[in-house]
Amino acid sequence: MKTERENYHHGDLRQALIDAALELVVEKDVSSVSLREVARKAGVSHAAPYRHFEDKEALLAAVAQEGLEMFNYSLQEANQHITNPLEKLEVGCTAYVRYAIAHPSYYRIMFGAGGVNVEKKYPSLANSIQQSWMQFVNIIAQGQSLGLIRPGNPEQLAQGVWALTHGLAMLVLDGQITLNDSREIEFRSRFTIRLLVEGLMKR
Amino acid sequence: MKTERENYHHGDLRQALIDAALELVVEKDVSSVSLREVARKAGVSHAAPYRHFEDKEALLAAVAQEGLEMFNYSLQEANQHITNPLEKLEVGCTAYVRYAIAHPSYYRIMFGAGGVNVEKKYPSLANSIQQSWMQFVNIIAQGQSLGLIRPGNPEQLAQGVWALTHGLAMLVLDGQITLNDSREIEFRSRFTIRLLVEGLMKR
DNA sequence: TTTGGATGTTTACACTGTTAACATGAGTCT
DNA sequence: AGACTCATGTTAACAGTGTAAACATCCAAA
Repeated sequence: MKTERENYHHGDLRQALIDAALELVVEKDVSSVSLREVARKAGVSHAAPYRHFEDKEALLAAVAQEGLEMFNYSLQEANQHITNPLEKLEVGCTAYVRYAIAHPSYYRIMFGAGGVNVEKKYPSLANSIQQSWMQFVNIIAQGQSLGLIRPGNPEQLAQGVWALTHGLAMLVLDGQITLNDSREIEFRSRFTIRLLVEGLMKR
Repeated sequence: MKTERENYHHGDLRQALIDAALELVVEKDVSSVSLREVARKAGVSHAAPYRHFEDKEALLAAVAQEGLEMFNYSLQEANQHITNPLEKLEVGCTAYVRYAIAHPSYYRIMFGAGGVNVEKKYPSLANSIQQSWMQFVNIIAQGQSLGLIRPGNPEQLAQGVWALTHGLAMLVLDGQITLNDSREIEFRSRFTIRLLVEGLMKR
């Protein structure tokens, strides 16, 4: 997050473009924001972005990167004071859904819907995703070592948690599931996640 | 699915356009298929589609509609011979994931990623989605009346099932979770879904 | 101070979605 | 039959897009 204007022509155009893209993506939505509009908003000609990003996709990937860092931070912060892994899981997942709903555009860019092809082209992005995903794996492993969670490959168990959380977030974002106020978001997320947590528990 | 050429100029252009869009969407992917290309493939001028569809989005919505009918059918067919609701749920969800992986483009268009705004603009689409969603609700209600599934609002419970299944499908489609052969698809889907089913069970 | 290379601009191209003006021909009315 | 209408198709045009090449500028090192 460097904001000092260190270079000559513009200052830090790269970051300015990311910021502009951020604002546009938030106020409109991912699919309808154009590279030229971003350039316009940054007060620069429409071809200037190509000095800093290979692609439109590359710019969006950078946006996703920033979103993911914020995302990872807020997940970590949400459950760091909780000791019980099961509770940690519930709180973490709820925070996950809350974030997705609070920042739908970010979330969409971060997880595929923005047309950013993570797999091969943006390994650092894949890395950040893996980082948030590993939080769940770790909590599960911890729960297992405490005898609270059933034995088994923690990654496979965590995939269930991730799938549920991601699915819930997406369905809400796409309007398939309606959660009105923040109280309902909290309650219903928690309720849904607890269903899976009970399936994860050791009998 | 009418294929008779009943009208004059082209025959049944509307359906021909849907078919052309289908093929293109399958061989490339949703976001990179243009209306003009669809028209080209149907052997017609690039403005012709506007006599049958208000929008590019409307054409995609029609494609989604056909995909959903196929989808609903294959879900229904997968578990109709099973009596135990818990088993029905597992088999249905597995079929769900299997379909999504077998027809990724269809699935993406059907559930938001194609940029089709279901909510207000395409109520018949929303209706078809609700139809597949209601299959889960019914199975849950049935399981409750047999004392196999915990009491509670069946729609809320079904949302959990849907979220898990949709999330799993999406993560696989986006390459975040890798399932190689069809055996692995079957096993891992089943495994993941069973976690939730066990959470749903009555103690 | 000269020069080179990073940064920004202009121009151009092929493509897109969409609309308006025009053409055509199937079915209907007299 | 012939004239007419209207749904269907085509052509032309417009604004907007992503991207590349040629040109301009101007900091920083030699």
